[in-house]
Amino acid sequence: MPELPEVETICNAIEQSIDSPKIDKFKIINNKLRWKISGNIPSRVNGQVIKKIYRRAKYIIFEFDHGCLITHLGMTGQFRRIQNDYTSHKHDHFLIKMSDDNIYVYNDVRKFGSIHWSANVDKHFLMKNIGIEPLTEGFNSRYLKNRTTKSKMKIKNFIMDQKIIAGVGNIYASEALFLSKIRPNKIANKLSKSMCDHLVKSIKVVLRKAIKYGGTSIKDYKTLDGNSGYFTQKLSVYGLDRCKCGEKIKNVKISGRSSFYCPKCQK
DNA sequence: CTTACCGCCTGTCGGC
DNA sequence: TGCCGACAGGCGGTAA
Repeated sequence: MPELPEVETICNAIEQSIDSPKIDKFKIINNKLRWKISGNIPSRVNGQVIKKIYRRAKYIIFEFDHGCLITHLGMTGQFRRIQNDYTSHKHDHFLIKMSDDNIYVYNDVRKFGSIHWSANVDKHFLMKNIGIEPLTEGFNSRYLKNRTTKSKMKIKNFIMDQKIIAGVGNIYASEALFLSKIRPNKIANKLSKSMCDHLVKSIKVVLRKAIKYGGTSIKDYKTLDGNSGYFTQKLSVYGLDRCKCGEKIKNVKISGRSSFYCPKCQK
C-alpha cells in the first residue's frame, strides 16, 4: 500500500502525536501477519522509552536504547491513533499503548505487513540489502548512470527495486517516469546520462511533493487520524485516463503491475 | 551474479 | 441477484 511519502507521513504523524514516549503496553491481537509476530516483543518494549521514530525505505523504525521495532505496512497496513479505550476493529493485529493516553493500533486487511524486533537494525534480514535513500545527496545522476549501465531490467522495475532505490513503489515509479518523459518499459542500460539526470530529479521532485501533500490515497491509505492524502489530486498519469497534452494514457502490465504512461509525452 | 515469477491475504468491482 | 475472475499502492523466496 504505502510508498515512501505515505510511510514518511505516518512516521511523522506518530512522532508528533506522542506526548510521552514511554510504552505502557504492547499488545498482540492477531499475530498472523506476513511473518508471525514473534521474538517476545511485549517483554522487550513494555516500560521502555522510544528514542526515535524514523523511516528507512518503506519501513517504520521505532528505536530504543537496546534495539528497534521494524514495521512494514505491506499493501493495506494502517496505524490509527485512538485515546483511552480500545475498541476492536476487524483485522487489527497489534497495538502500542503509550503512557500518555495515546494508543496506536495496527490494522492490516491483507496481512502483507510485518513487525520484528531487532537488536541491530542494519543487520536485520529485511534491512541489510536495502538500497540508497532517494532523498539523499548520494542519490544523484552519477549513481543512477553507474547502476543503470549494468542493468537489463525495465526502468520501471529498476526504480522500484528496493535493493537499488529505497521507497519507490508502483505509483511514484509511474509518476517519476512521466515527469522524466521516459517510457516505463525502456531498458535501464539504454538510458543516456541526461535521462539519468532527469530521472533523478523527477524522483526527488515527485517524492518531496507527495510528502508535502500527505501522500496519495487510491484505495486504502489513510493518515494516522483517518484522513486521505492530498497528492491524489496532483497525479499526472497514475490511474488517469487522459494526459494533460490530450493524449489517452496507456495502462500496461509490467511484471504484473499496472504501469501508466503517455505515449506522446514519454519516449 | 541477475532477472522473472510465485504466492501470501482479503475485499471490491465489472461482466455475464 | 449471484457467481467468478481480475485486480489492488509489496516483497521475500526460489527458479531459471
